[in-house]
Amino acid sequence: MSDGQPAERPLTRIQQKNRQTILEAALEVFSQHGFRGATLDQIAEVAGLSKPNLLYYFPSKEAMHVELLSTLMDTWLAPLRALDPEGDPVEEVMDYVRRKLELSRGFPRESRLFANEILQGAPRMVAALEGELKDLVDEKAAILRGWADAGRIADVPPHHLIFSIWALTQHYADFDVQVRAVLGPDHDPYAEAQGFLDTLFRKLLAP
Amino acid sequence: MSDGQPAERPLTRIQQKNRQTILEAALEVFSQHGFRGATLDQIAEVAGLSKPNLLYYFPSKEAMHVELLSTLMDTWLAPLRALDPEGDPVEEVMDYVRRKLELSRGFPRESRLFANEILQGAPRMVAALEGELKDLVDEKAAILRGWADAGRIADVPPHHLIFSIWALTQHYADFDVQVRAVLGPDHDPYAEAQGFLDTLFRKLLAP
DNA sequence: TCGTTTTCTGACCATATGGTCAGGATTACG
DNA sequence: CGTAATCCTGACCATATGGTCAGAAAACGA
Repeated sequence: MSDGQPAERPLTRIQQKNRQTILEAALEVFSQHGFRGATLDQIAEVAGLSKPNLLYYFPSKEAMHVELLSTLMDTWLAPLRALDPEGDPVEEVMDYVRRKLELSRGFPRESRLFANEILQGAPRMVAALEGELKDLVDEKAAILRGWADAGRIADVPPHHLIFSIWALTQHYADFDVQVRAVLGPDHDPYAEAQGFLDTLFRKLLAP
Repeated sequence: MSDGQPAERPLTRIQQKNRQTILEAALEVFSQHGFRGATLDQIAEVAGLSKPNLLYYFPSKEAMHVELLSTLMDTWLAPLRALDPEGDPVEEVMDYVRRKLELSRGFPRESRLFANEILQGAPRMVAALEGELKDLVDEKAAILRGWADAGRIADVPPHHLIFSIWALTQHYADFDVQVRAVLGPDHDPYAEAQGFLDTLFRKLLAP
């Protein structure tokens, strides 16, 4: 993601800090209200900076959103990238599930930001989805396919296996309110989810 | 959902038709842009009516949204309501999965409207979630628990089993863009999902 | 047909919102 | 220090948006 243009002068300490503060506030607000639902005033409020000051650091509201999404993409795909063709098939998948669930637990706002964007048809992301994402998934799906053909995991359609991992792990972050409303207090959704998903995927993958 | 107030005079033919047109347009727009992202002008445009005319039939933008959500709730819960304690355990659950997936396929906009609302913390729905929804889920979870205790299905936490059904079926509607982007053309996501989810849940539930 | 009720609209309003700008305050640094 | 660069702000602007209203146009009923 290095952009061209001449002489990118390095960020000053203040720039570094304020850009960070702003992105953090933007994440908070965007993930809660969506892009259109978020206002610069809200973000400024959360960041503790004035609105014109936000626009001193970012050319527009959209620029903040884009920056968040592109940074996010990497974090989000890292666990899948880590799927090792040399490792033990079932354990590799289980590791992926576990890491993905940890992301949901640790970064629910990021998960919701992403979900929001996809829900709205991903206007600012279709390209990335059809490019970077599809390539990575295809690559890993081929590995899964290989394992299935070798009888090392059950013969399930690899793309949908991956979708199921996304769906099940992200559900706990994206639908948090619903999950908690239904479970009531005195529950740790993520702890319970970990055990459940472990069972689910081991049963599914058992050859 | 009968509200009190005196003398509710029956809707005229025109009212019937126009309210329907408006709700249909509102669904289209809300499900695509979320509540705040949707504008009355857009809805009016889609409905083919003037903005003031929308407000002749509904007191406010919010009223349209509320009406959609409360109507939706019933449709959405119907399949779970149909889970029959007297039926064959595995087949009952599989029927639920199938019906839920059909809802996603047939009513993706409704699914996204709902998802949008939950994502934003369900400001207009927490009550329903903690009441109606929780009660229904608790009731059905008890049935599942009974089946598990009787060894008729595997011993999995019933609430999370239900969550997994929601997550997996709704994923195909809510994340449609992503699913299609990753699969590429020449795929019928729902057809493939049906087979995959069938396998997944049969394996999970096998005692 | 004619009066009454229902339906619909153009014009309008108040507020919210993304964004600009001229200039003041701070900081970096020779 | 002094000054140049960086940082920050109050005031302001144009547009978008939810909503109102007086009255015109249809539809209805006798």
